[in-house]
Amino acid sequence: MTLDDARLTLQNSPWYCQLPNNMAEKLISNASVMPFHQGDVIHWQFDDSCALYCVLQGAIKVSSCSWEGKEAVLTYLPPGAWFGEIALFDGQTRTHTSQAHENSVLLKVSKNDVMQLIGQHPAFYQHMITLLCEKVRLLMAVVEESSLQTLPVRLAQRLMMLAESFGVETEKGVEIQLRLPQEELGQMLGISRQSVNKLLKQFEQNEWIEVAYRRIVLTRKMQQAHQAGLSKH
Amino acid sequence: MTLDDARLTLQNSPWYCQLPNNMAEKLISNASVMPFHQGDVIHWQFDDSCALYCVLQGAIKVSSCSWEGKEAVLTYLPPGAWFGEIALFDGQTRTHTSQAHENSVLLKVSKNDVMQLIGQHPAFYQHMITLLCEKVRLLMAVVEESSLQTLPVRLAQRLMMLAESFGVETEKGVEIQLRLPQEELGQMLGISRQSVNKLLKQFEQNEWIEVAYRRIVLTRKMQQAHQAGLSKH
DNA sequence: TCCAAACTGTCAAAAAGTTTACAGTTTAAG
DNA sequence: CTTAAACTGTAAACTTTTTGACAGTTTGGA
Repeated sequence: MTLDDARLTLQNSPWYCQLPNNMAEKLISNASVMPFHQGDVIHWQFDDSCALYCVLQGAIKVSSCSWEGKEAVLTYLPPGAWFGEIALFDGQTRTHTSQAHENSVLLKVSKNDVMQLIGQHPAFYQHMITLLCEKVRLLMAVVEESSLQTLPVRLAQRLMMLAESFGVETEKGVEIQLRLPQEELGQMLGISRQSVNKLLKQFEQNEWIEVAYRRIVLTRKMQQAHQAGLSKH
Repeated sequence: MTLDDARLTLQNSPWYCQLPNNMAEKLISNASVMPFHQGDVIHWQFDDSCALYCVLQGAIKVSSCSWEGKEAVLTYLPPGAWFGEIALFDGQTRTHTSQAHENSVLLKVSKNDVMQLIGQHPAFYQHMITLLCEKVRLLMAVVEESSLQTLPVRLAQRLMMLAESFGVETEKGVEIQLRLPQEELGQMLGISRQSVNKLLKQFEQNEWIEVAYRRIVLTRKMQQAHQAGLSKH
């Protein structure tokens, strides 16, 4: 994949598209396109930071580990998502490990390039703030959900979120095109695989979803239920 | 309380103290000092935003409600803490309700003043980003904890956090000087009051804490245990 | 100084979630 | 085409947490 291919892909990144042309071009002019194989680690939690990234292809798993070795998955980033800006700006180490969840391609912008762009166009700060605000709101939603909602609701909301990122329309509904074993769904919610399995079975009986090996399709019924509020099941 | 009193209090705000003198002065030159009574709401979740605040005295409770009326407390802000910057920058509505948890005094900086300051000193962006990054890291820590740690650990960590903000040294240890009913501790962790009560009793038996009506003292033993890692209990 | 409101302590029953265990299914890779 | 690795399905025993219930304690005003 070349930088020109990247330019095309970036047309699907809402944040990138909102940048004024001169900044957008400047931001990526020195960037490098980096392919990763499934399972490759882009950086570990607590690594020193050196770059801002954008997902061009594939999916990036963002996770962290407890001291005892238990893993928590924060999210999966789809093409068009930018990440790495926090450590870049506060000078501290990376908050999470990020890993290629399938064969993926990233765009890497060095800290230097970002700082130069800011030097020339202080207005670029405003755009970085937009990016940060999005993250804050997302995290707040997760925190709120996890203390206010029941498990079935939380799982349903997560599936909807994943569908936003990785969903593709099919005859049956929206298919989440992402390797999504029940174990990892559990790691997103902090619950056991068996609990996920039981809940998915319930959803399936309600005809909210159709489950296939490693993949899930959200039916139209699910989307309607989501609109109407998911209090009962 | 006058603006000059505020200037004094602000010397305890780490973020404010890091501002260059000219920006610091400019930021608050047009600000207003606003007293609130216990229980007064500063703004509701989903309100339109219009200002950045700093706590000068008292404590501000930051919370949100589920559709069913269940309340979740995100945090209590101590003197020196700034808040309200997210809605200010992304133009969306408030993420949480904030309420005076006791009689409190706030410093209110209008959106206009912030924007003017930025216009004159684009470098001020950098400082706002610092503030945002702190919030992101804090939220990430909460999310991670809630899916990786057991309840006793999560409660202990929260108590340590509250001690950072509201702790005062006494002969027995650090007293959290904040109205802190078990119900509200539960609302911070998304668990029931009874569970909090049981855990606090256990901590008390371990001599990690001493519980009084609405108040908690963390013993030195607790602080040592915290240093050593809280895996066992 | 007394009362109502707010808060704590405790318990038993019920619900929810975890763990352990194992058999079956699907997939990718040689 | 075969096989190992990854994943799903399920169930019983167990632990944790919630719920509902009620008695007791502390506090802050009238």
